[in-house]
Amino acid sequence: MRAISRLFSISYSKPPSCSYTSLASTSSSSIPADSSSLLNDFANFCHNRDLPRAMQALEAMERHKLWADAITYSELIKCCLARGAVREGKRVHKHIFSNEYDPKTFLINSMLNMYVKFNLLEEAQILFEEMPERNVVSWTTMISAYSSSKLTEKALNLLKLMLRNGVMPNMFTYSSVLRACERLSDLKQLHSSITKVGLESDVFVRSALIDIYSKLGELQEAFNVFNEMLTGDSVVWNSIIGAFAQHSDGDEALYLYKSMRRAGFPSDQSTLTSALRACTSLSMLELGRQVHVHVLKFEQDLILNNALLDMYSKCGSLEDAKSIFNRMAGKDVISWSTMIAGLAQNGFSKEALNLFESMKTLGPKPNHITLVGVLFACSHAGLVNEGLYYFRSMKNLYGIDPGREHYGCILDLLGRAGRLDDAVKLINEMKCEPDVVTWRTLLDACSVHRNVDLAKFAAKEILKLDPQDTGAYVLLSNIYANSKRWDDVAKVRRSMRARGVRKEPGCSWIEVNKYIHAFISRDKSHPQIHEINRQLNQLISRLISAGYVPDTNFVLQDLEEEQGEASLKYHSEKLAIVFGIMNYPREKTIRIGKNLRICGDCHLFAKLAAKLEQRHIVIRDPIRYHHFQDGFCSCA
DNA sequence: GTAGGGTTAG
Repeated sequence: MRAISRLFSISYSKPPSCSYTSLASTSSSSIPADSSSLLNDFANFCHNRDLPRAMQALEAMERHKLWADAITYSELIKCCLARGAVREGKRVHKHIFSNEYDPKTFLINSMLNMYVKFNLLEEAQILFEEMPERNVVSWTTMISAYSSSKLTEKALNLLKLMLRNGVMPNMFTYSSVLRACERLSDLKQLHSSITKVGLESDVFVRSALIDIYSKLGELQEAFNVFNEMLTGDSVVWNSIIGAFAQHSDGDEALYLYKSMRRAGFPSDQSTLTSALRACTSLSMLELGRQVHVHVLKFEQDLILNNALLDMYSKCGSLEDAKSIFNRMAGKDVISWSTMIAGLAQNGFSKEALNLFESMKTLGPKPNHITLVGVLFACSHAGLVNEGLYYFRSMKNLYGIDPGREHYGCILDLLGRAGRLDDAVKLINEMKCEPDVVTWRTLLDACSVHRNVDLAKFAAKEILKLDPQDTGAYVLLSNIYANSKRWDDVAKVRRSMRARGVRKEPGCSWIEVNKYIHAFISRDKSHPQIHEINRQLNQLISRLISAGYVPDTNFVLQDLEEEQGEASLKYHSEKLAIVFGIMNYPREKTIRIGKNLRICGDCHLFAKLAAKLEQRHIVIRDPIRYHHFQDGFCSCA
């Protein structure tokens, strides 16, 4: 290296002793020493990725009218790319396009690729249009650039143009353009072209197909592509596992995760992230802990750690979540937001707000999702003034415009405080259109504060937007039942039948010995159902002697009081609680997941059962967590 | 010289 640099500094400061033409016309043995060593040095600098010296040599070469070979130039371009050296890259472009050099297509493709990677799409586009000759790589590079910039139409049009120019797309082209699909019709068309030319067996194309079908909500079609797999690799597995995990089919995702391991494919960061997400959606803490063991290999992976953090907080194990959070070296806005939301959802509102305060000084800039967690903490703890303060200062302090989610939290906050008029006023002031969730929040508040007229209004708004919304019918019917307006209850039920809406059955589940045991109200399919019912009856009798009065306001149907109690008695969460008591030692927390919001009677039942049985019970409904202990619940 | 999979909200 030292010899080269000495040569370099001595010879190139002198005027040229030969020209490019003389070089070209003489045999290599007769090239004057300083010219050939200049080219040699240049090649060495490029191969050793010594950018500053390579650029110096490049200047000297231009003065001497010397040109290197295409391979060396492409090395130099790679070097610019690796260092993010945009200015140098453009300089190389100018050098190569000088009048006395005729760059080959593959070298221009390298330049094209460099501009794309630097996200200089305009430069790339100009270069692409000026190229004397475009091959499959040139077209694919541009299509890929448009795809990753979400310029869907441009990507698809360029593919059409490519075909019209008689250039055959290859697997690179298809796997690039697939990402740009936003319409199912485009995807179907591409898929059939891919099959026609026999490229569906390429693993890149296959994973791209799975991914895009899943993103467009066609999970079954994604699964079909996976199932036709004769050729597969771990990314194809990860694509399908991720698809199920993201569509909240944790069961299928975990089944595939196990099959993947059985098939001998090692799991990596992506696999484990999806596996954790699946555990999260199923509230499978114990399995999540087992996945955690495999995560240790990838301790530095931020996304994986974020997923772990989320798993522990959503599975109700805040101690584990906190310890992960504290141990994480690089925390991004997602880590902070996840931890804040986790604390808030589990009822630790003050801690969530404290963490937000430290984020302001120690962490990254909060985003709109962080603020959802903060406002949720306020609404959860009934901190009306704090909530309104954060809500009003969002724009000024963080430049975030409040969205539906933020309005939703504030609606919930006002609703819980019984300020229904203010809640309605807020809906009228919203900058965005209220959606089903907005109106349901109001409906919930009406249900708590027994405002039948406003409830009717909110339910109507929901059904205008979604005539099939089961929740609205059920809530409205419950509110009527609360006021013993049985005629109205019957009217709601008739209307449900007329529109073919069925109440989604309540389902609760609990993990025992690595298996999920799911219960549906009145379902008799569990092998131990008789024993569970027997123990449930015993527990209810003990609770009644301790003062429990079943709250029949939560019975959907117009039933005689006694029948009503019977229907309440077999609510799925009660079955799951009893099953947990039967199978868990006293010191172990009983954790239950559930698809619908917990009803008031089951909430009371869980509080009293936790006290009487001296158990810690955690129930996670679709929105928040209820930690029952000593006759109290964290949800206040 | 061109291509693929993962994390936060109601």
